[in-house]
Amino acid sequence: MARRSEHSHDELKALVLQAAETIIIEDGYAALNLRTLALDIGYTVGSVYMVFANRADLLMHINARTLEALSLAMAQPPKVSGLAAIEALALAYLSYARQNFNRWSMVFDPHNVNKAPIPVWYQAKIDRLFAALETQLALLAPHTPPAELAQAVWALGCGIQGVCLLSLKADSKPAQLKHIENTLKLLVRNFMCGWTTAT
Amino acid sequence: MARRSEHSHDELKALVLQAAETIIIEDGYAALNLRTLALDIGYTVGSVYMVFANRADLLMHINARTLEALSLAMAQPPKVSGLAAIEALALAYLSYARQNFNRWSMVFDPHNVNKAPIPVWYQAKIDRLFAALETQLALLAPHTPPAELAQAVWALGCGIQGVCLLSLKADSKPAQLKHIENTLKLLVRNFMCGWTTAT
DNA sequence: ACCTGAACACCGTTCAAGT
DNA sequence: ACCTGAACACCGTTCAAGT
Repeated sequence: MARRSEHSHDELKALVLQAAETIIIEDGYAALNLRTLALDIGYTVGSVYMVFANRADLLMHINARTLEALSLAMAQPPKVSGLAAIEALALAYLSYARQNFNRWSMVFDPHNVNKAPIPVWYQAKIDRLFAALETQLALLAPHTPPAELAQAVWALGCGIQGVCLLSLKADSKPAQLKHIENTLKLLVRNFMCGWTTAT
Repeated sequence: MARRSEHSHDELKALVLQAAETIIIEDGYAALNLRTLALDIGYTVGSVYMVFANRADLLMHINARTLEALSLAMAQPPKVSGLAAIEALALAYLSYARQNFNRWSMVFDPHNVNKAPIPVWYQAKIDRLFAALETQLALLAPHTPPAELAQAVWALGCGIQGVCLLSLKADSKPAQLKHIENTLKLLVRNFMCGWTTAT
């Protein structure tokens, strides 16, 4: 057997990643089957293990790309400033989450816990997720100590994540979108009102 | 084969539920194996299907009990009032989540989507989850229209859920607990400050 | 060195066959 | 009617054997 090497190690890795992403986007990661995945790109199961340690490793790399895309979606230069800029970031987060629910929701899936320790390069991407939020909060309260700022960003960021997840899980129909957006804005506005008052 | 009926239908159901819960609490729902589960209670796999439609159905019933326990954990009569009472509810939520992470985190697991429509009795338990929060918010702003109140409760409740999930997933070591509690209080305090100002 | 194909261990679900 | 045990279809992972 053993077909001629038509792809380099990195090319094969990219092929697997791309094919896996497509399956996950369409049917969720529970539908990701390594046999079918390999067939999709013209290889067999064993080859997947040449480029990824196992299924969990592959999923983590998918998550890394999602975190990247999510950060990028919030990194667009804001057309507004102050509170409006932060609301815009939250809405951008929701927008990405809604349009990419399957790949987005698996990032913080509690079930999806790799037994292996989280690599630093992956942790860095998580840490950067709310970077745009941090920039905007810092603009509103320039003299906040870094630790305090980071805590506020984390609290607000997690809050946004919570509203998006539970709301989209409950009902992701387009008709409900306006209501979810309003809920999200309510969270942001109230939080920011309190925070700017305190600092 | 066919052993004598030692348990009624409802008794068997309770046995399965109890055994499943124990496994999930200890090792998470990914570790829930129907064969092992059945052996634990002295039956075989087939018998599980006499009392539950399938694995997803069983998990939903576990979730129902978790939602019940979670509601109860927040239903304790508050020793304080106003903002402090709402902070106490958030901390009670965190406390339950931390001490029952495996069974708690699977309730809103996005992966855990049953293809079957959610039964009304189950949806009712979700709707009741933030009931204690609603009571306290209503006390603070008695003249808020019901729809507006419900939206604020949902926004804050989801926010609390988000902070708990992401923080506990990141680091659930006891040393971090104080910091998570502070983050949670920050979210609640800021939100409430904004909300009581607006209403 | 790269890749296959088969094997292994495991799992959810079904159901004919027992009592 | 209740329950078993085996079968079915499926899956992640490994690895000897091919080129």
